[in-house]
Amino acid sequence: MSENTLDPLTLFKALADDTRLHCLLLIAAEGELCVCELIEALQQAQPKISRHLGQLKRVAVLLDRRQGQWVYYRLNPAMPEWAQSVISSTLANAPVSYASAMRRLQTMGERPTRAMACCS
Amino acid sequence: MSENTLDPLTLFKALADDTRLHCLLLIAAEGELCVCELIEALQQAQPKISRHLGQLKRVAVLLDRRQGQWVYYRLNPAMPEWAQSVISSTLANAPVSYASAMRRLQTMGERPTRAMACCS
DNA sequence: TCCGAATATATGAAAATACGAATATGTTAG
DNA sequence: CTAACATATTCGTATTTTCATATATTCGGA
Repeated sequence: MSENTLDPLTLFKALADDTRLHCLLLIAAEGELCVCELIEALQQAQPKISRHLGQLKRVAVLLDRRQGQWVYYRLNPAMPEWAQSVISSTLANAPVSYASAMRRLQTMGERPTRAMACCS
Repeated sequence: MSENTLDPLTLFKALADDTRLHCLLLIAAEGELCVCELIEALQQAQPKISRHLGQLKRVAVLLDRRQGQWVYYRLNPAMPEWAQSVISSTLANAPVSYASAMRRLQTMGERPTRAMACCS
């Protein structure tokens, strides 16, 4: 169906939306986040977050795993090296705007307990 | 009017179009190209190329200079380091598709003579 | 020197297209 | 059944393309 290798245009299109970019950078910074954490951090409606995560997953930038009621998203480690490098260069300079989302995330009460896959 | 610093979203939006991405990568690879060379390399209509170059210039990813009848575009050396790094990471892996544009460029007859500014 | 043709590039405006938002409805786990 | 998340539909808006035309520069004469 979809092609194998992530090409630059597909990646840039995926990053060319505010919600997706925020999600991706937060996930890149945190390692793994569930939808409800992103909702809280970005203060956006659930269907909106979900739809954008779906797009990132569809182009294989993100992977997800379900644990109980939560679905956690993380970077796809199989992404080509240049793409990982694009993301980390961006993250290294993520402007101040992301700080507030980070802060909301960190001060978020009762974040789901991050059990590992083996302990579900 | 427009803000100072190139932010990630603006850069990714600028790169999220096939024509713009091709132009940018070719320019990054060659150092400097004029509109007519890009037209030939990408086999696209002149107004289309010109419009997209205009966008890249507007967000300060490219700079232009006129020399005689030609207008040459080059990367803006004042771009933030992370952005340059994004571009070079991408260029380092520019897929095969760009090769054909390169080839057309290199076999293009009578490319404008690249005189330096000082010798005009 | 002044004029007009030729070449290179830019731009205004309308049409085509893609994209995102909102809302409602589906689905899965517990 | 409920909480957490996903997807479908519809609709309005932004982006892209195209066409026609405008501007800039060079060059060849009268």
